[in-house]
Amino acid sequence: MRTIEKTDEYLKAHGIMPSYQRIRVFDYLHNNRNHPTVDSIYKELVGDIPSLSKTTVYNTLRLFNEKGIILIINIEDNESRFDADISNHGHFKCKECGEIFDFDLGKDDLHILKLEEFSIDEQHVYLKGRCPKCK
Amino acid sequence: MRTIEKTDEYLKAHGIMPSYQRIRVFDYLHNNRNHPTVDSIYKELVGDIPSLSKTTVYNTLRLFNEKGIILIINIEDNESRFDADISNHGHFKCKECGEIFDFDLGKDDLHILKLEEFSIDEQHVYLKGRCPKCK
DNA sequence: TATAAATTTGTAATGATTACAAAGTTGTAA
DNA sequence: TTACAACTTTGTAATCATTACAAATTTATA
Ligand SMILES: [Mn+2]
Ligand SMILES: [Mn+2]
Ligand SMILES: [Zn+2]
Ligand SMILES: [Zn+2]
Repeated sequence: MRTIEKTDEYLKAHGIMPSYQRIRVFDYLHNNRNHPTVDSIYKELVGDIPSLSKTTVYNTLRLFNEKGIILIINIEDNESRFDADISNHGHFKCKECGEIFDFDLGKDDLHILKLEEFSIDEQHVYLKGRCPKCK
Repeated sequence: MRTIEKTDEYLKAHGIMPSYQRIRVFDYLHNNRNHPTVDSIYKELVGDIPSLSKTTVYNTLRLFNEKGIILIINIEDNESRFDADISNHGHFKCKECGEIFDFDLGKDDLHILKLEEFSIDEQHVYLKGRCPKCK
């Protein structure tokens, strides 16, 4: 479990003013690596922070993404998911149980010839199917 | 330009009753490889088919996807795009001009070790950045 | 032709996300 | 401390893509 003090420094180091709400949202993402939705983040935190607004969660997550400390996962077309693991990795979603699994990408995968002339900012690899338990 | 007769056969071969609307939607996708949205498909076709309903476009595209003759591209989180090219390829979206480019994936890319035990149905590779023109 | 099945259509509902402005908080300078 | 500006949070309303639904139309079958 990440401590408040550490998160405070981490946010500051990335140009983010560490308000209480922002710290709590980041800690939640840091401690829950199951790629939660806005709704699940909100529902979890509003128990502790009764005044919390869902708009704040949206604003905070957008800010975190702009500052580069979280990834937005759009493996599902009808809702975004969020990830404090900003390493270059892929996501697998099981169509049966809904769980989203991380997997490593080869070191310099996707060094596509045709894209020599393109400048690449983001890379997303999404797979869907059945996980070992559900298969 | 694909002829109506050919599309008619193609749809039948995939268990799809070739109604006039379905043929026109498929032909549009087959002839426009720029990954159009529901709205652009609808706006283009309703000029020719005044009775066309956007619901029909949605229904038709969902059916095509279920039958495996088109891909749904969710590179953008706020709208789906559609592709009659069902070969295994990746998509690059330019953040400047918005254009979506196709690119080849290595033959058996993404043969990830960790995923040996998983059964993979779909694979999506999305990149974002600047295209050569906009860079 | 008559009847059933499939398809299309228009409208209403859904639901995630965004816009917006008021309220609250924090930092700073006098 | 006080005053003011900047920043953050909050609640509500709007947006907008997509889906639900049932009536109307078309097509298939007997
Ligand atoms: Mn992840
Ligand atoms: Mn494509
Ligand atoms: Zn599963
Ligand atoms: Zn461009």
